[in-house]
Amino acid sequence: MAGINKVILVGHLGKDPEVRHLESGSSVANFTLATNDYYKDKSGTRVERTEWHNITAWRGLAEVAEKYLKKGHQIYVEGKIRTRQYQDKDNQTRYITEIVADEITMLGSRPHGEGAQTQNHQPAEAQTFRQEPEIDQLPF
Amino acid sequence: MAGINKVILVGHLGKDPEVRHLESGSSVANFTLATNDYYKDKSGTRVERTEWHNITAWRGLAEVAEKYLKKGHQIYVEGKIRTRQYQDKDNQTRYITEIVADEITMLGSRPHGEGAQTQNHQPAEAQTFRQEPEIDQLPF
Amino acid sequence: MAGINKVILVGHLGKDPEVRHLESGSSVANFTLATNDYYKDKSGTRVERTEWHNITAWRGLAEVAEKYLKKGHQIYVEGKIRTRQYQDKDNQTRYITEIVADEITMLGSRPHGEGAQTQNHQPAEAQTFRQEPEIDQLPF
Amino acid sequence: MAGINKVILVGHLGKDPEVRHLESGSSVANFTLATNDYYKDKSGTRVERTEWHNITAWRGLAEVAEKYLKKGHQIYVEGKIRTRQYQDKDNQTRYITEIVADEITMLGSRPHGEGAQTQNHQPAEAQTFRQEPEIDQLPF
DNA sequence: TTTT
DNA sequence: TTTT
Repeated sequence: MAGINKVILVGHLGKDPEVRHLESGSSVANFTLATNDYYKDKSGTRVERTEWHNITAWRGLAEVAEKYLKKGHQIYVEGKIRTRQYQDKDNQTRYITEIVADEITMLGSRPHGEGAQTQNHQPAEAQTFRQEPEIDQLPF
Repeated sequence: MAGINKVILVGHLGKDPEVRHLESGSSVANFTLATNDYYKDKSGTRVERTEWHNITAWRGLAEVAEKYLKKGHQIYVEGKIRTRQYQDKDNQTRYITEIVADEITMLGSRPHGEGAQTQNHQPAEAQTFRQEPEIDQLPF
Repeated sequence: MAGINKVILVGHLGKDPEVRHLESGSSVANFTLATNDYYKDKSGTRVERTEWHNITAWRGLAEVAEKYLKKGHQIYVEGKIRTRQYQDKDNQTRYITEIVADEITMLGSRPHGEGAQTQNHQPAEAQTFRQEPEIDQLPF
Repeated sequence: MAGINKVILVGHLGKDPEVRHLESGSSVANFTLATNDYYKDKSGTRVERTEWHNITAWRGLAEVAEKYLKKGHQIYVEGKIRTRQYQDKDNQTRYITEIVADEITMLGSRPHGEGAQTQNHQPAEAQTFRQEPEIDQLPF
């Protein structure tokens, strides 16, 4: 029975994306995204908590990430949770949970005054980018 | 700047929830949820992939989980991603990613014929349960 | 600047889908979906509210709807909100809001005992169906 | 059987919120939100489509809307779809579909250079606001 | 470890 | 018009 595995994030990139171009011809981009949460604890003190997410973007989205996304940008990411296992340097099995992006939208707008157009702001042509389904992603 | 950290899952419980009643008076339930995905690989073969999610439910949702949820049940879960670190038995820092549930809805319906009411089916009174915000969860 | 327009519904079909095969070769399916909500009013009385949604599914999803979906089935629908205007019989402009489906997943499972396999239950092969992007739906 | 009725929008306010303070003591804010979509039609021409949503925010969220939201701001809205019927001036039954907000997050950040702090930019303290459940909204 |  |  099929299920649903959907993640929706709005946050800021912790670093510029790292993009690798695989021998297969595919590209893959990795970056971290911070989502900030606020709450009051039992004493009424405002507590801030930052959650860091590992984002993975493939193919067309990887190229978009490489071209447009920079550290500090605020983006919307839609994707799915995927936990991979790998062997660490001591040959122990470890797990890492990543968000595989299906859609990325750049948020905010270009500031208008002096000091605008700095490195941390999105280009005017910012928009929504979706992963085009490829042969190994078709739902049937 | 605040962000969004939202997860939506539809899947089946891999085991009955384990519920602990803390000294503080809070309850917490843990269970795994499988979300199944299907796709065709490059050769056209249908490939199935199961993703396992660690679900954590607190307080009222923990009690609901204890009372109503059983291995095999299909549920809708809405929540947020949280990665915790802990020290393993070799005193190494390890990370675990969990989904903290904000809302759980039981899916499917009680079968009508003979053989109904078996252990893997939801009670007739199945419905949606939401986490009531408590003092340590208020957004301001 | 691009935006996000996303709807996630879990509910029951109010009627069998009506499917039209257009001269262009496209198919389109329409059906209604009920989502039920419960709350307690100020006097503590449990109040039930049903929201009816107009669902539209195009092309491959329309054919899936025609083949698999029946009145009473419980499904997950992901899509976008679209408000259309039309002229009513008095030539006045009217508006109708619909959910254009991008993904449909059949929920629940076939009951096992006697009385199973009745008209209102999903086929065993139930799964997730996604709209394949077509030329008039590409994001760029 | 309970259902899910969830809407997620990212867009810009079409006008300043209109806030009414009801005799009951409740407040309600109304505003429109534009979500922009882009696609290529069959001839490959880039087509832009703007969807306008009617947003309704109650109580604490209405006061937040009144205080912080202005025409042109980019926000994230999470809520539910609700279609109301009313009698128009010719005493005919009409329907209007609205999004009742459960959570609003202000997006973008204060621009840093000259010309910053203009009317269309969010305050530095921008954050996430959630509807606190009240007696007539509790899920049980 | 679920489900089909 | 669904479902419980």
